[in-house]
Amino acid sequence: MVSERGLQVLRAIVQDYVSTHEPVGSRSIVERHAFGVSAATIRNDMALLEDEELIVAPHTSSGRVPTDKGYRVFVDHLAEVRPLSPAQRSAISSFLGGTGDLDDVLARTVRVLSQLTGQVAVVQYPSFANAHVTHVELVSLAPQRLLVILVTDTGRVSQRIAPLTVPLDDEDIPVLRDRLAALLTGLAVGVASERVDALRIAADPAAPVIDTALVQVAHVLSEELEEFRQDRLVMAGAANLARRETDFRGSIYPLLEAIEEQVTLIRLMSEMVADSQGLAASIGRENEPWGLAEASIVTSDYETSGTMARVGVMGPTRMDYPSNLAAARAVARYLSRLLDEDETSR
Amino acid sequence: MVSERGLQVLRAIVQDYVSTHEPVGSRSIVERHAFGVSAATIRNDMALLEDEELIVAPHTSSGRVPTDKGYRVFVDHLAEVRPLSPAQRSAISSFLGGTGDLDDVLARTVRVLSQLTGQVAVVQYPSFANAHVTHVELVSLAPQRLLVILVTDTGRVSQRIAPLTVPLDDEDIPVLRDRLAALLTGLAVGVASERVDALRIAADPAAPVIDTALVQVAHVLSEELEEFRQDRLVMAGAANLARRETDFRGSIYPLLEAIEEQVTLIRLMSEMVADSQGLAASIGRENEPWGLAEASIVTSDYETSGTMARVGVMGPTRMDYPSNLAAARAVARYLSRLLDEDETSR
DNA sequence: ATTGGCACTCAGACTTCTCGAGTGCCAGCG
DNA sequence: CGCTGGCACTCGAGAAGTCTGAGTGCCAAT
Repeated sequence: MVSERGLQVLRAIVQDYVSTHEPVGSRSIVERHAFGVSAATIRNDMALLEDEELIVAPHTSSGRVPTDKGYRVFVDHLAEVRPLSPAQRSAISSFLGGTGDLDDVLARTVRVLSQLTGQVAVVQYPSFANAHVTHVELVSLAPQRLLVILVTDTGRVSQRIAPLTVPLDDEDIPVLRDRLAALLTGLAVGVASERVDALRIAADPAAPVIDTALVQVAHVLSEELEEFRQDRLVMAGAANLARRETDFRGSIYPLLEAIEEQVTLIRLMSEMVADSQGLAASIGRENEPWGLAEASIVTSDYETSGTMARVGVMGPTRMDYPSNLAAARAVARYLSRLLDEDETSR
Repeated sequence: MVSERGLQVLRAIVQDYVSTHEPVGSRSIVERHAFGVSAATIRNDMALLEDEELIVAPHTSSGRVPTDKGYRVFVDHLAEVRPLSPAQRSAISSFLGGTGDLDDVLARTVRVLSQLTGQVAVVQYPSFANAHVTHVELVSLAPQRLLVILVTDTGRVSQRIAPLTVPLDDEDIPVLRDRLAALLTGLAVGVASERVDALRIAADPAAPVIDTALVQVAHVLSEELEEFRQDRLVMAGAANLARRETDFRGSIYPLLEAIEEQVTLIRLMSEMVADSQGLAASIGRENEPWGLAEASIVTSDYETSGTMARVGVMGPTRMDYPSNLAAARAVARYLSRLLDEDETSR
C-alpha cells in the first residue's frame, strides 16, 4: 500500500515532470521539495508507486514518469485547483466584457480560454433541446422560395430557405405564418419537432395550395428543429498543438482530425463525468475509444437558463492539470454569470 | 542560358522530387526519363540550371532540389494541367450534387477539394459587396429587443439582435419595417451602408420613439452590412498538415495559425494574380510577407452571379502542382455551374 | 523506518569509420 | 560543338564503438 508520503512523492513527480518534461529521479525530488528524508527513502516510496502502476521508468535506470493512472490519482486526490492570478482574471473580464449574441460570446470565451492555457480550447453550446419556440416568421423571397425563421427563448435564431413546388401569393404568407405560429409558439423544440412531423404525415395530397406549402415548410422546419437538438461546439487554438508537438509521442494528426470532425469531441465531452464542483478530466488512455489516447481533456460546467454545458481544454497527457482546471473553472463561472445577466435583461 | 532540354530536365527534377521526396541525381533522371543522352550531359544541364538558381544541391554531393524559382518556372511554363480521372469527376459531382443554401454548398465544396488533393482546401465566399438588398424584416422578440433580418439577392440571409433603449409596441414594427424597406430595398449593400450611416448622423435627439428606434436599428444594420462587405472563407483538411508534417522543414505552427486567423489567408488569396484560365499559384518565399514561406497555395477562380471568387489548396512547397491545379479547376468549374443553375431557378 | 554506501545499468552523446551516391572536370569522339 | 565515359573527389548518412553519469536496487548499519 502506498503511504501518505508516497502520495506526496507522486504529486512531486507529476509536478516536476510536467514542468521539466524529463523523467524525475529521487535525487532531484529531495532537492526541489522539502521532504526531510533522504533520496534512498524516496526511492523506496517510488518502488511502491511503481508496484501500483502509478509511475513507470522509461528505462531501467532513469527517473520515473507518471502513468495515466498516476495522473488520474493526482487529479482526483492531489491537485489543488488554485484561483487564477488577478492578471488572468482581468484578462477574462476584459475579453468577455461587452455584449453580443450567444455566438459572439462563446467565440470570445473559447479564444480567451485558449489564450490563458496555451492549449486547444473547446466550448459546448448550451443544449437547445428544451428551448421554447417564441417566433416563427416567413419571408417571401420569390413566389416559390420562402425564408423560414425560427426564434427560441434562448436567443438563438436560425433561418433556412424552403423551396416550394407551388407558387404562393402575398396574402397566403400571413395565413401560413399564423397557422405555424399557433401550432408551435411556446412549445419546447422537442415537442415542436413532433408536431411538425405529424403535420407532414397528415398531409392531404389533394389539399389546396396553402396546405401543400405548409407541408413543405414543415419539412424545412423539421430539419431546422433537428439542428436545435444537436450539440455544437466551438474551438480555438488548434495551432497550439503544433507548438507542443514534442509533447505528443505520436503524430498530432488524430487530434487535428478530432477537432475537424467535432462529433468525436462532442461525444467525448458529453460522456465525461463531473465532480461536485463541475470539474471533469479525461486522461490519456481513457480517451482511447475516440482515438485520442495521447491527449487529455479537462472541462468545467457552466450553466445558463437552467441547462448545463461545458468549457474545456484539450492538450497533451502531461499537461498542467491544476492550471488548466483553474482556467476552465474561472472561465465557466464568468460565462455563467455573463449569460445570466443577459438572460435577465432580456 | 538554359536550353530546351534543360527545361525538360527541370521538369523531370520537379516531378521526381515531388514524388520521391529525395534529391534527384543525374543518374536517376536518365533511368526514369527517356532523354536519350547520358548522365554526364544531364549533369551539364543541371549545372546551368543551378547557375540560374532554378535548382540547388543541399550538399556538395547530392542530387538537386528545385528552388522556389524553379517551381515557379515549372508552374508557369512546364506544368500540364491534365483533366481529372473519371473517378475523381464523379466524386465531385456526387459530393456536390443535391441542393442546399450557399453555406451548405461551399462547405461540401471545401471538403471534396480537401479529399481530392489531400491538402488543406480553402474556398472564398463570393463577395457580397455588390449584392442587392431584397428584404428587410423586423421581428419583435421583446418590447426592447428587435430581431433584424437582412436578405440579399445572392441568397445570403443574416440576422442580428438590436437592443433598444425605448419600448416599441406592435403597431410600430410594421411602420419601422416599411420605412427601412423603402429606404434600402433594391440597393447594393455598399450604397445601403451609406444610407444607413447617413440616417444615424441625421438623428434627431428629440424625435419620437419610433425615430429613436430607427436610429438604433440603423446602427445594427450598419454592422450587418459591414459584414457583407468583408470577405469570408471556409476551410477543411487542416489535419492533413500533420500527416505531411515532414514535408515542412520547420514547424507547421505558422500554417495552423494562418488557418485560424483567416484574415491572413483572405488577403493572400485576394492578392494572387490569376492567369487567363483563372488559375494562380503562390509559391514558397512568395508567401513570406504572410509568414508562410514554406507553403504554396494554388487557386482557381469560380464565378457566380457575375462576381469572382476563388477555391484553392494550401500545402507544402513541394506539392504536386499539376494535380492540385487540376483539382481546383475542376471543382471551381463545377461550382460555377452549380451556383448558376441555382441562380436561374431562383 | 531510515540512511549512506556501493555495484550495476543503460540511454544519450560523442567519436570514428566506412560506404556510396553524386558531383565536377577533362580528354576523346562523332 | 555537343556528347560521352572515365576518374578523382566530396561529404552526408549510417554503423559501430566508447564514454559518462544520472539513476537504480539492495544491503548492512543506525
